[in-house]
Amino acid sequence: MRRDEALPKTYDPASREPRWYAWWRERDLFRPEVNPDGAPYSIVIPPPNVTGSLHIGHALNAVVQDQYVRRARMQGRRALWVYGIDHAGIATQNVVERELARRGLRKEDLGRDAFVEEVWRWKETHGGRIAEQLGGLGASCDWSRPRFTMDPGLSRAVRKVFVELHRKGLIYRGTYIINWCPRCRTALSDEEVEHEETEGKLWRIAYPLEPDAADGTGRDEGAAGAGAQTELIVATTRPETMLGDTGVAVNPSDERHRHLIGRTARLPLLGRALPIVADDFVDPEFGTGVVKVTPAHDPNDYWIGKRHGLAEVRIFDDEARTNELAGPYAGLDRYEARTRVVADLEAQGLLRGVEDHRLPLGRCYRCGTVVEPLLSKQWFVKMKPLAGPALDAVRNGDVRLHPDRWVKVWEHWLENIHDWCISRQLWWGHRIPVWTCAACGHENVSETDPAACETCGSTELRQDEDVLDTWFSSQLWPFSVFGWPDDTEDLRTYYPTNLLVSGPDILFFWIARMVMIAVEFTGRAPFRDVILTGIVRDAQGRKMSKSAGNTVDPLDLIEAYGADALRFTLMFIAAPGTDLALGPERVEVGRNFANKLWNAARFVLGNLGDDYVVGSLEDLDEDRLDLADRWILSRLARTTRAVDAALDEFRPNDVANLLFDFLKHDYCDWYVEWSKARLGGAGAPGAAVDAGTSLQVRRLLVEVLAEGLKLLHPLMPFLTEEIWQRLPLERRGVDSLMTAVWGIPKVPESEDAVASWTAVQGLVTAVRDLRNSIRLPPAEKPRVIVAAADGADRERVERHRDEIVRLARLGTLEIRPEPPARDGFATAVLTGMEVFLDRGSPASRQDERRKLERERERLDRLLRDATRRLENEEFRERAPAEVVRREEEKQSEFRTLLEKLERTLDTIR
RNA sequence: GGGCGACUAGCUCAGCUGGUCAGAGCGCACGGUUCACAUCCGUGAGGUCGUUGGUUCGAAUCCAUCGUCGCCCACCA
Repeated sequence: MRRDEALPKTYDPASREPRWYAWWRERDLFRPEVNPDGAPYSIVIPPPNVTGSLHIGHALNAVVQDQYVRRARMQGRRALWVYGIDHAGIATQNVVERELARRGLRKEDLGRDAFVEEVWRWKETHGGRIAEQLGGLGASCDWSRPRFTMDPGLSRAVRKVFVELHRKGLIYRGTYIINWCPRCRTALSDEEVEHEETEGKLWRIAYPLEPDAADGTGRDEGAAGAGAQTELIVATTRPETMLGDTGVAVNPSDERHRHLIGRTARLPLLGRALPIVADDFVDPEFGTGVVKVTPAHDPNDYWIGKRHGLAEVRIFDDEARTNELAGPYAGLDRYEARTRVVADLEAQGLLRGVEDHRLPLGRCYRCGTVVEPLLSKQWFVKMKPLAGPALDAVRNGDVRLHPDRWVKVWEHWLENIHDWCISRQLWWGHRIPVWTCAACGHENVSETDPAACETCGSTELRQDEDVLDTWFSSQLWPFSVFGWPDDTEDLRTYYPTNLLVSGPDILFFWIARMVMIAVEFTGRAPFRDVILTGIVRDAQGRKMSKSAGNTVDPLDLIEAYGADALRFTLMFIAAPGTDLALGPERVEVGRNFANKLWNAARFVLGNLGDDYVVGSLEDLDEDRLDLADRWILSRLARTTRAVDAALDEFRPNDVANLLFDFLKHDYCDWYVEWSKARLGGAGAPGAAVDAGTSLQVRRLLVEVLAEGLKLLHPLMPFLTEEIWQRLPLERRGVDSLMTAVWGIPKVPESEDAVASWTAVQGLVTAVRDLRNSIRLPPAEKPRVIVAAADGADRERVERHRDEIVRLARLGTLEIRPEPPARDGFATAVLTGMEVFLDRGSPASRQDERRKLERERERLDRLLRDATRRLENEEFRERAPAEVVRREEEKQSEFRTLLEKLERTLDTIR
């Protein structure tokens, strides 16, 4: 039964991957029910935006999650990866609005209900896209439990949480200064504002002082003398906001201005009277030490105003244009207003200087528009009471962040948390469940739409026009997806979840809030471990952005290289929590690795022979194991443990490196090459082996590969399934590699074999090096002499003579206790032996001498280091015995090598 | 203004809790029609592990300082 027929030389993921995905789905292997009796294991996907297309960041997260879910499934656990999407309030509304604009429509033309319907239609047509793309990547989400943050079930959860928080006094409504996006025309939370240092200006403006009316009787103008102060100079970065000034503040300890406290200044241009107040907030060192106070448009000024009872004059409308309160400046864009105000001040001689000044500017995280702080009536969540338990959850280890340096960031944010503005002036989202009674003004807060006012019974109720911040519903995700607030089977089984994988960019938006709200409502942390991935950057390490045009589309990469290649590459170049630089060409590593394995499989399958008998690593004939066999089995066992440890310790990226090393460097580069001589059969190279050994070698080739594929499956699911299905294995009723048993059979391990093998490897490499350094044509098979004083060393080489001859492409190999009479040899000095390659003719020895001299210098340095250390009394006393012993070994080894090298050099001279 | 992270071979980076690594991938150089693979094979080139101090018998690995870069947070107008 030959299985290699029609196997192409190059692996073609494009044709293979979709086929396997469909095959898995047909068998329903993504559902936790494939292991009905296993311990539950669950992950909820960070829900992508409904408008979103799979980007490289999603891909990275998905690969990590898939690795964990797939391993859990192979471990026999009831593994569930919940998939779903987020309604993404502002983002989605913006997208649909843009769509409408293309048809010449505004959302107001449709009206609220029709617009919301329009968005739902968008969701129906586009919302499934990302699921398909995740499928293409190989994600093993359970597609039978899709959730959407606006599902009826999730909506119920949202309302319940809102009502409960309100009842507990943790949700309140009030007029405060908030962040306003004039383009999206909605309030934003602090987290939704991105601060950016920007070049600006600092203007100095003269505000005239009113005559001192308070004690005007005692001192008239004349008495005050010519030096009487008649104006105050304020400094500001936003001159246009002076139209909303209602006071001026100075620091009470500032000698220069103390005497002015309690007096009145006159607002230029508008003429409003401004009380001069004392406030510690004012920094005497900054600007002129005098601050104009605009309570309605600056957070600092707002609090100053509150402390001193200043009026609040809001001069901007919802689009940040000046309103009628701006007097003659009404109806202007805020920047036009600035230009006009500055021009007029200058004309009146009140402008007393302009200087460059850097200042942080807040921008809307959705559209980039400069945010306008303004006074507005909004809903808020009181965060302090919720933050404490979330802090505790991390401190006591209920939630563990990986890497743990995020703990500090977490603590800093939660310790300094501000109340959360949750109302948005949008149409798309969860409408706030508050109904105001037209008759009595009572606010009915209810989980269900009320028919009548709960206090006066009137039926004239109007629901709040606003919707909730998207993140208000997202924060419920880890339990709402399981049916909460109902006590469902899924909730009991899969909550709390095991793992959350996310980018650190939404640590505050989402992760912290999930923990806070979950503890509050379920009494438990929503997940045990959190892996914070890095951000994927371009090959030069720059942030990817559409405007910069340096994005890489995972879909393109999958098409060009295959999903497995992309998955492998992402993990291969990722470090935990560190940004990774990805250019398309880097994915070649993954593709090449996949192709390598494919070809290794072709080789193994092509050499099975008709007499191959399926077996397992559990019934090996130990007497027939040779050095390489013992070595590769030891490496397999070690790699298996290391892979498990990497995942258990939340270093998923290490898996890629471990398996690359094992499968490529160990298995393909050495073990397969080595085995070629031991396959037996007609025309086989190297020594003839008996039938039993031949069979066992083939079995090892098959089984070690199969075990490696198993370990690799969570990372490269398609290729591993493809090959695994073709290999002749004892399947024991297992249909797919997806549900194969994780972990390898017990195999013999030997430290000794690993050490010996390394020596043989060294010998082969040394000979190859010699061949290269004397430019020996590859076809030529030279005579090589290995001289080893120690019988054991000689014996080891002797035992593997044939394989060494083959791998190093030698003609003859002589093994002796003493070096030959040196003439016409290229020489290398190894631990325990010297290698002499007969170069045929005594050609130029210059290169070789230089090489050996350099080697001598190196050895000399190492020997001196070792000696110095050993001669140090304290080292001998304080270093562990193990370390001292090793040092002694090294010393004598270096010494021997040096002696040999000297001898060799003598002969060349 | 605070906090965090980075600075290791030409490039992108690994190196966890100090004494087996000074490493990987790519690139480069040289050589290859070795019958699994040119999406390949072999070999190699040597980087004072950013600066300056310190702790230690011993530091790329700990501490401090300085420098450069990046990120996050931030109510000095």
